[in-house]
Amino acid sequence: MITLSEENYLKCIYRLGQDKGQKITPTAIADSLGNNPASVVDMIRKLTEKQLIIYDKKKGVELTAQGQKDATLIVRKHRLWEVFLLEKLGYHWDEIHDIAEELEHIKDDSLADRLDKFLGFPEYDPHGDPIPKANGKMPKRYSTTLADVKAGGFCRVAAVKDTTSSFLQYLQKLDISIGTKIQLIEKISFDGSLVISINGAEHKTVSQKFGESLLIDI
Amino acid sequence: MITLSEENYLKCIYRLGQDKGQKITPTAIADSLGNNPASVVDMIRKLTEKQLIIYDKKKGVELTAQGQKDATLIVRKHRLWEVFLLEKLGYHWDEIHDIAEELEHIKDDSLADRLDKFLGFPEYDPHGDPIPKANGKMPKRYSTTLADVKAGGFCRVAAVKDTTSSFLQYLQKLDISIGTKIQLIEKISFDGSLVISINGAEHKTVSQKFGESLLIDI
DNA sequence: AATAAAAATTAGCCTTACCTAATTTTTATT
DNA sequence: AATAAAAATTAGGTAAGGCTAATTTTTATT
Ligand SMILES: [Mn+2]
Ligand SMILES: [Mn+2]
Ligand SMILES: [Mn+2]
Ligand SMILES: [Mn+2]
Repeated sequence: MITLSEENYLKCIYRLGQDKGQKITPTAIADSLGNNPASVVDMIRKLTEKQLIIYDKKKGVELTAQGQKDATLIVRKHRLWEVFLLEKLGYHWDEIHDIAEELEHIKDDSLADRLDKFLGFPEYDPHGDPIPKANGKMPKRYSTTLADVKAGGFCRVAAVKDTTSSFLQYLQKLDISIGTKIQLIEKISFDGSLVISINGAEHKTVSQKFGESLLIDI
Repeated sequence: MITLSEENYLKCIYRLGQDKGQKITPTAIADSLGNNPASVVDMIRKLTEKQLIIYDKKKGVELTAQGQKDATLIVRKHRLWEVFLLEKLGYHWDEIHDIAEELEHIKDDSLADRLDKFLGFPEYDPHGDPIPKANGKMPKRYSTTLADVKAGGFCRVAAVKDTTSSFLQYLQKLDISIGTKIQLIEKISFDGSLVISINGAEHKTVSQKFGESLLIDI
């Protein structure tokens, strides 16, 4: 049996693994979970014993096939529950993540598949993140950010890279959601600020950090 | 903050309190949860400190007003989730209890009310147990059992007193569910066995234990 | 009232999952 | 290569929530 903490570590390692090429170190995991590196070292030992990860000083932490499978299922459940909370229970964008953080740990062999069917097999969660399929396959994940768009270019908001309440509430205030059309008017070379037009409305300026947190489809 | 274990103890004490007149002792709680009485004594200390229960050697364990409120909310969530699992995800009668046992602990202020609304404010869970209302009120709970019916009498199955898979699967085999009409043909005085007719079908014999596990409406 | 049985409590121990502080190892920088 | 800084690890500790075994208290039975 896999515990709730072990599941959270697996999910964290899985997420860190998305930034390809980056080695997953104990400190990276500690930072990501807000835990102490010493605690991470303890858990690395446990997950290694359970054969869910392999830890090599040179290569860092890597998920085994089983670890990958377990992590993917947790992510699948997390994202499906987010769709449920938003679409069926009427929660807002910025309220669902924390609840899904708990729901993702509910254990039942057929739960994810039943939920998936009930929701109509959604491909993306409300933040635009791809929902792993029952077979482990994953819909395309967007990687271009608003900051990558060249001046004058148009794009469509595909996903958010940051799911904090503060970012999501800011987006709401700016009237931006998944699917919104944005034109990048100008890049300020001084600090990377971006002048944009949201759905053709008047020009607004946002920070570089903002631009890098918004994933888009060109 | 109230922990998962504390919640399970509160719910257990709440349930034991339904059998009115019965004093709630550490051993009763231990038996009900499958824990050791020593562990129960530890938890009684913790819940007393948190002012969720009062323990008096003479009167046994009793919920405080706050304890009662907390326990009722857990029961409300448990039963609402059971309705969701059965009606929306298509689980069977005997599969939902264990999953709801986990779901009942998901913490969010508006979750129970949103789920209640989404499900159409159901009054009873799939086992016929009343779902506490948002205001704490409780629909009528059935207390007469099939074993209390007099020979020749008709009744309607209102709830199950036992939610074990073995009982629920047996009911399924007998084609009995909530709402089924039963006529009690005869009581065998030797061992309390009951001869019944289910929905007017041919006579069948069930045990006294069976009769005492089925709550009915006359 | 004396005794036996049952219930409750205490003492001491275990595991999980965290922590801080100290130490060792690795990586960068001069 | 020497040194400083950063990262990783070890050592030792805590709180929650269990356990068993021993002891004390309460309740029943003679
Ligand atoms: Mn989680
Ligand atoms: Mn999401
Ligand atoms: Mn529970
Ligand atoms: Mn039920």
